[in-house]
Amino acid sequence: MKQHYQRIWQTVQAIPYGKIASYGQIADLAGLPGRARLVGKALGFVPEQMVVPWYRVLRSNGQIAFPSGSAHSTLQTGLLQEEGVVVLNNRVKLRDFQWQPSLDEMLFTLQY
DNA sequence: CCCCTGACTATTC
DNA sequence: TGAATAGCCAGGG
Repeated sequence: MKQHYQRIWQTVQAIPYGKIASYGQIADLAGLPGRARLVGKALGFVPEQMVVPWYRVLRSNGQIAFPSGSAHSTLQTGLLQEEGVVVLNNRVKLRDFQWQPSLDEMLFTLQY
């Protein structure tokens, strides 16, 4: 379990600047297929010192997981837009911004 | 063991 | 697009 969190944080760190990934996508890359919800949970427990771009993780349809207008959603939107990611109505166009990991990027996430 | 709660998803209409 | 619906799975009571 805690080992899983480590893998998840590490995988999220592999998302490139200006790109986004879905919870399920991160779960798959972290070797935890079917555990998208666990990814969300892990992101809620990121250690303070560790820098993890949690805001680059969205739902499978491109929506921000937090309710539109909430403080979290607003913060996430701001951080994404700083990186050039366009956010409209609490949602991002996956076709334009979803991360498509190359083979070596995927292999990298396999490191323990 | 049962029940409930999520930073979730795929499917269907 | 949006909304309802069924699964899903780790954690905690």
